[in-house]
Amino acid sequence: MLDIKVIKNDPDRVKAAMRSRNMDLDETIDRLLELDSRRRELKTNVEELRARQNKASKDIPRIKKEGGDVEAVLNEMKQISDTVKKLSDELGSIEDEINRLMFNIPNIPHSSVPVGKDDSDNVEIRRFGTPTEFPFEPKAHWDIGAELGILDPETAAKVTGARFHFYKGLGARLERAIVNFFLDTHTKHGYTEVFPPFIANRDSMTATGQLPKFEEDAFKLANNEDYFLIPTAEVPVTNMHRDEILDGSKLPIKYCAYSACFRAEAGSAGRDTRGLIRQHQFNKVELVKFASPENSYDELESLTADAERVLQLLGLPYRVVCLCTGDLGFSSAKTYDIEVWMPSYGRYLEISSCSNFEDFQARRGMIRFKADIKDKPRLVHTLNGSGVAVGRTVAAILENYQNADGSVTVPEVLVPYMGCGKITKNG
RNA sequence: GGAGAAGUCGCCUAGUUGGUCGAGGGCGCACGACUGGAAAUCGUGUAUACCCCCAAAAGGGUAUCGAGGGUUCGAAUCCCUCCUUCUCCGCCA
Repeated sequence: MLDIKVIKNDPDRVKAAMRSRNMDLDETIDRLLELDSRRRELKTNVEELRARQNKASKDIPRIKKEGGDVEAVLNEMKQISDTVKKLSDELGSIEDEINRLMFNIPNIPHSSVPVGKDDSDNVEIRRFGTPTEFPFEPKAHWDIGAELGILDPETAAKVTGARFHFYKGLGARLERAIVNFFLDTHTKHGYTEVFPPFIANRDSMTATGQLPKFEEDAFKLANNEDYFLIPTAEVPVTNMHRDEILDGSKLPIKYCAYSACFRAEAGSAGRDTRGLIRQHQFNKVELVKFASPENSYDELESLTADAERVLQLLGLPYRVVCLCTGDLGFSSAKTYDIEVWMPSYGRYLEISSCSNFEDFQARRGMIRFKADIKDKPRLVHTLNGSGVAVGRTVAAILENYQNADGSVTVPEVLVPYMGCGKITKNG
C-alpha cells in the first residue's frame, strides 16, 4: 500500500497517477484526507487522556502509602477511563476505514512507465530471435500433445474438471526437465533455491497484494478461512521476510523457487480454453528479490535479464514489452512482460512478468532493512518475475520445435535432463 | 485428534497478594577509556511504530511483555478465545 503521507503531501499527484491507471479515485482520496485529519485529532486527544491515566497510576499507590484518600482521584479516573474507551472506539473505526480504503489503492506507476490505456499501448523494448517459420503447416501444442500422447486434458476433466491437465510419459518428463533446468540456471546466477509451502495465510496474501481486493481470484480452503492456495511462489517467498528487519549489507537477497500455482481464473471463461495456456493449476519457477531503494530499478533490469536467459538458452524467440500505466498490475510500479513466440496464436504470448513493487508490498508486510546498525529501519523494495512459467514453456517448445513428421526436437540444453533428443509418438 | 508444559527487549533470563515495569540481570553489539597493538578490564549506550512540536536537531507523549478480547482507576502479572513451540499418546507419507 501507499504511504498515506504521500497522499497527504500531494493528493493531486496521486489522483493523476490513478487516472493514468484508468481509475478515478478522487473521492476516495478526498475522503482519506478527511479521515486522516480526524484520526490525528482523535489520537492526540486519546493520548493526552492516557498520559493522565498513567500519571494517576503512579500517584495512587503513593497517596495510599502516605495514608491519603484516593476516592476522589478514582472517581475522576473512572470518568476519564470511560471517555478514553469511547474515543478510542471511534478512533478504531476511523482507522479501519482508512485501512479499507488504503488497501484498495494500487501502486503509483514509476515515472519511466509509458502512459497508456490498455495493452495496445505497451511498448516493445527488444526482441530475441525471429518468429519461427515452418516449411509445413505448424500445429497447435494441444494437437501435438494429443497426437504424441503426452498431454491429456480429457482425463484431467474427469478426475478434476476443466482447465486441468495430465502430462504423460515424455510430456511429464519434459515438464520436470524444464523445472530442473530453470532452477539449475538461476542458482548458478546467485539465486538461493527455496521450496515453499503451496498454501499461504491471509496475512501473507495481503502483504503481496492478492488480498483483500482480489479474493475471488484465489482458491480458498473450505475448512480454514485463513488458508489460500498460492497463485504464485511470490506469495510465500516474499513473505519469508515479513515483519523482519534485514541486514542492509546482505541486499539484494535473491531467491528462486519452484511451485505449483493455483488460479481460479475468475472472469476468464471462454478465453484460452484449449491447451496449456490458462489452467487452474500450473507450474512456475519464480525469481524474488529484496533490494535497497537506491538500486531497485537496476535490479529490475537484471532480474528481467535473468528470466530472459532461460528462453535464450532454450532458443525460443521472444520479445520484452514494458507495460503501460493502464495495463500495470495492482501492486506494481513498473513491469516488463516477456512474451514468447507462440505459432498457434500467431503472436507473442506472455510467459513471464517482471515487476518492481518498490515499497508497496514491503509496507504491507513491514519488510525493512538497516544499511547500518545505527540507521533507522527503511522499507526494502521487493521485486519478482517468473523465471519462467513452465506450462507455457512446454507449449512454446512443442510448437516452435515441432517437425513435419509430428515429432518434437528437444532443445539442446534439455537433452541431459530428458535423456533423449526427440519426442516421438512411441516415446 | 487427545493429554500436559511453555511463549518477556538480537539471544538467555528476572518478574505471581495487579500499581513508581517499556520492563532488572547476563550475553551480544556500538562508541569511548586503558594499550605500541590486541586480549582482558572499566565506562556509556543499546527496540519498533505512531502522535505533538519543529526549518532541522533536540524535546514531549502514546502504544507494544505470542495475537485478539475482557475485568479494573490501573495488567507482563487475573479471566476468555486463538496461534505457535516442546513432551507424551493416537494416526499417517
